[in-house]
Amino acid sequence: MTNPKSEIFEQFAELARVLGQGNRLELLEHAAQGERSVERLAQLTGLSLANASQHLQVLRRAGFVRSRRDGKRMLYRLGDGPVIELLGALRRYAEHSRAEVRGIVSRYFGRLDSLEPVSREVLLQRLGDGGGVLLDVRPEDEFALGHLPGALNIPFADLERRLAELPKDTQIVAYCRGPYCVLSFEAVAALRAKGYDIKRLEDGFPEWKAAGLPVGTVIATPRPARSLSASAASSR
Amino acid sequence: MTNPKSEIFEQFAELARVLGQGNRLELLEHAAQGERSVERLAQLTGLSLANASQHLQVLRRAGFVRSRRDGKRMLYRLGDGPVIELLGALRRYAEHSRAEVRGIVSRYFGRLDSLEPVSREVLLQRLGDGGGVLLDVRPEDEFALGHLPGALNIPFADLERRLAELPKDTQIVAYCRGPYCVLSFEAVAALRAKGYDIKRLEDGFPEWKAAGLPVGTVIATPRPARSLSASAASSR
DNA sequence: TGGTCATTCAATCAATAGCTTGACTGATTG
DNA sequence: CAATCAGTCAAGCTATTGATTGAATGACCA
Repeated sequence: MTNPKSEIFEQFAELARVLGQGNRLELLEHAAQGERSVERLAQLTGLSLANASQHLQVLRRAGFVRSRRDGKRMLYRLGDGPVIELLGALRRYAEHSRAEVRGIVSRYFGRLDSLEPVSREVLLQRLGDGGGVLLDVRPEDEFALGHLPGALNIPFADLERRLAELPKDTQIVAYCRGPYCVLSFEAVAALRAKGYDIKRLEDGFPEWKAAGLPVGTVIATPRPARSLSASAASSR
Repeated sequence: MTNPKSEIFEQFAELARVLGQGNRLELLEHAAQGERSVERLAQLTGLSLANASQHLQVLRRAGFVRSRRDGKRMLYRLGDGPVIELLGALRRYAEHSRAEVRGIVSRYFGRLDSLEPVSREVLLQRLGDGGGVLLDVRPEDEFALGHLPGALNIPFADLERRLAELPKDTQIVAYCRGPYCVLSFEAVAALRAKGYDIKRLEDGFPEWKAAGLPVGTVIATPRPARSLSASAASSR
C-alpha cells in the first residue's frame, strides 16, 4: 500500500469502520446531546463500563468525539468536524436504500407518515408565526445541557402525568435526540392516540445545533459546576 | 436487540461497515464512472477476480451498486441512492479531522494548494465566460462512458505526447474520477511544472453527474453494443 | 451438445474486532 | 497517606472478515 490513492481510501475506510458498529453510533448520539461521563454513557447505552470506554476511545481516535477531564471523571462530547453532517448523509442513504429501515419504523410506530416529519425550515416559519408548541421529550438533564429555544420540556416518562400542560387546539412539534430517537416517535404515537395534533421534527437537538441555530440552556454554565450538575443528571 | 433504536443503528452500522474497506471504496469509485464488468473492475483495482466479485456483491447487497447481466458478463454500476452524497460527506469529514489525509496529499503532490481546488460553481461560471479549457485525464473508455460537456480528453498516460493541444495562455481545469483521483493530481503537478496555468476541479465525473448536471457521451449508447464497446475498453 | 468464457459459490485460513474479566492508574477525599 | 472512585489497560476468548483456491453455474458459440 505505497499507492497514495489506496492510502487515501484506506483512511476513509478506517473512519467508516469506526461508524460500522451500532453501539458506537448509539454512544455518538448520546455524546451529541452534550458532555457526558463514561459511566453515564455506559448506563444510557447499556454497555459495560470497560466496553463503553473502549468504544469511546475508538471514536475519539477518529475525531468523532473529544474528551476532557473534570476531576476524576472523563467527559466526552461530540467532536468538532462535520460529524452530524456525515451521520445525516448515512441516515438519508439508509432511508433511501434500505427497506429495513423504513420497515422498522413503520413496524414499531405504525404509520409511515412518521417518516414525513416537519423540517427545520417549516418549524422556524411556524414558530415565527406564533402558532404551535415545541416539545422536548428528552430527560431533564439533557434538556439542561442545551435545547431548542422556547421548547417545553416534558420528559417522555412524565408525559402521561403532565398532559395538562399541552394544548389540544394548536399543533405540537416534538423532538428529541436525533432523527431516530425513539422518544419522539413514541411521544407522537401516544399523543396522537389521545387526539393531539402532533408531528415529529425531522432532526434532533444535535442537528439543530450543528446547523448553527441558537440554543437555549437552563443555567448558563460555560464550565458546568462539578458535583452539582452531576447529581442532577439522573432522570429517565 | 429487539429494541427498535438499536435495530436502526445496527442498520446504519451495517452500511458503514460496507464502506469500511479500502478495496470496496476503490471499486465503488470505478463503478461510479459507468458500467463495468467484474473483470475490468478487478483489473482496475488490482484485486483477484473472485475477491472483486465478492466485494461487489457486498456493495450490491447494501445498494451502493447495481448490476445487470449483458451476455455472459455482469455489469456493475453505481446504485441510485444518494451514494455520492454519502461518500462526499465522508470525504469532507476526513479532510477536516484527519491530518493523515491532508498529509498524504501534500506528501505526494507537494503543495497544500492542491487541496483548494476549483469548485463546480466556479467552473460553470468560468466556462460560461468562455475562458478556460476543461481537461479530462481519464482513460478514453471512461471518457466515452460519460464526461463533462465540452471537456477535452487527454488520458494522463498520453499527456506528455499531446502537450501541443493545451494552451499556455488560458487557465486549464483538470478533473478525473473523483476528488482524490490521483490522475488529476498528477496532471496538475506535471503541467504546472511545465508552466501551465492549471487547477484541479474539486469533484470528479460522478459528483458532477450526481448533481444532475449535463453529461456528454461519445456515442449515444443507451444500451452499449456488446462486443464492440468491450473491445474498445482497454486503455491504461 | 460440448467447449469456453465470465462470474459466483464453497471451503479454508489468517487477521481483526468486540466483549469480558481483573489488574492498574490518577485524581479526590477523609 | 490510605481509601475510594472513575476510567483505562492487558489478556484471553469467540465471532467475523478478507483473501485464496478450486469447483460449480450460466450464457454463449461452434
